[in-house]
Amino acid sequence: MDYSVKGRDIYVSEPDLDLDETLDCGQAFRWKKTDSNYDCTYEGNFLNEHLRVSQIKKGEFIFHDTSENDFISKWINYFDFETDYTELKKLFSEDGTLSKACAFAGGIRLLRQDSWECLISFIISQNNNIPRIKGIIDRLCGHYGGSFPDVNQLSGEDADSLGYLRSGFRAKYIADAASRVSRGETDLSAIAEMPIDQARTELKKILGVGPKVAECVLLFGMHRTEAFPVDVWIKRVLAEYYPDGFPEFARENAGIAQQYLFHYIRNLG
DNA sequence: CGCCAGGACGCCC
DNA sequence: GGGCGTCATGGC
Repeated sequence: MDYSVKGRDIYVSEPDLDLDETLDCGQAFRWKKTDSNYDCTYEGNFLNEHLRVSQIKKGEFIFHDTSENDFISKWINYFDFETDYTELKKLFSEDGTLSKACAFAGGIRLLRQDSWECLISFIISQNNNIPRIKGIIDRLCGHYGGSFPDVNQLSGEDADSLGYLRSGFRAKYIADAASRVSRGETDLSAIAEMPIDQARTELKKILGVGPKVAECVLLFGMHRTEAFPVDVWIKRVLAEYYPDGFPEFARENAGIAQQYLFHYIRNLG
C-alpha cells in the first residue's frame, strides 16, 4: 500500500483491494454504495469515525476528507493495509480451487471490524439473507441517530422493546448478548486474546451464538484469521472441492481463504 | 405462492 | 452425540 496526501484527501494505491468485493461481500453490513463520478464510492463508519471512499480505477482509491493522522491511526488498520495479500494469495494458489477463487475476486480483504458490532450483526445474520440483515441493522442504527449503538444503549432492551427491528426470534438473542457484555459476564476484549477454543466456548455462552456466529465474531470482529465460519455456502464448497478436508497449509489463514471461497461459490452460476 | 436465507435451540432417541 | 422440527421475517 502506498499513499499520498492531496489537499483534504488521501490518495491510496493498493493492488489487492476492490471496494465492491471487500465492502459488499457479507463481512460488513453497514457500507452504502453512493452515486459516484468514479468507479464506485462507499460511505460507512468504523466505530464513531465516518468515511467516504472512492475507487478511481483498479487499485487506486481516494479517502475523502481524511487527515493523514486519521488515515494512519484508523483506516490502515481497518482495511488491514499492513498485511500483504499478494503473499497470501501466492500461498493459497497451491490449491486449485483457492487459486480460482482468488483469481475471481482477488480484491477481497479481511476488514478489522469492531467485535461488539460484529457480535450483534452476526447474531442477526443467522438463518437470514444479506439484504434483510442490512435492513435490520439499518433500523437498529436509525434508532440511535445513525450510529451503531454501544453496549450501554442496548443493555436495557428486551425482545419486546426491540420489536421495531422486526428481527424475529433473534431479538431475544440480541438482548442476551447486550446484557452479558454490559454485566461483564462476556468480556469481548479478553476473548479476543484467548486460545481459540476457549474463545469459542466463551462466545457460545451467549444465547443465539452457535458455532457459525462464534466463528464470524472471531474472524471479522477479532481478526482471528484461523477462524473458519461454515455456512450453507461453505458447506457446498467443502463437499464439492474438499471431501478430504481443508488443506493444512492454509490453516492459519483459513478465514481469509474462506472469504475468497465464499464469494467465488456464491457467484458461480 | 413456495423456497430459501452467512443457524441455533430444544427435544428426542 | 447426532437428527429433526421449530423459530420470524421477508427477499426472490
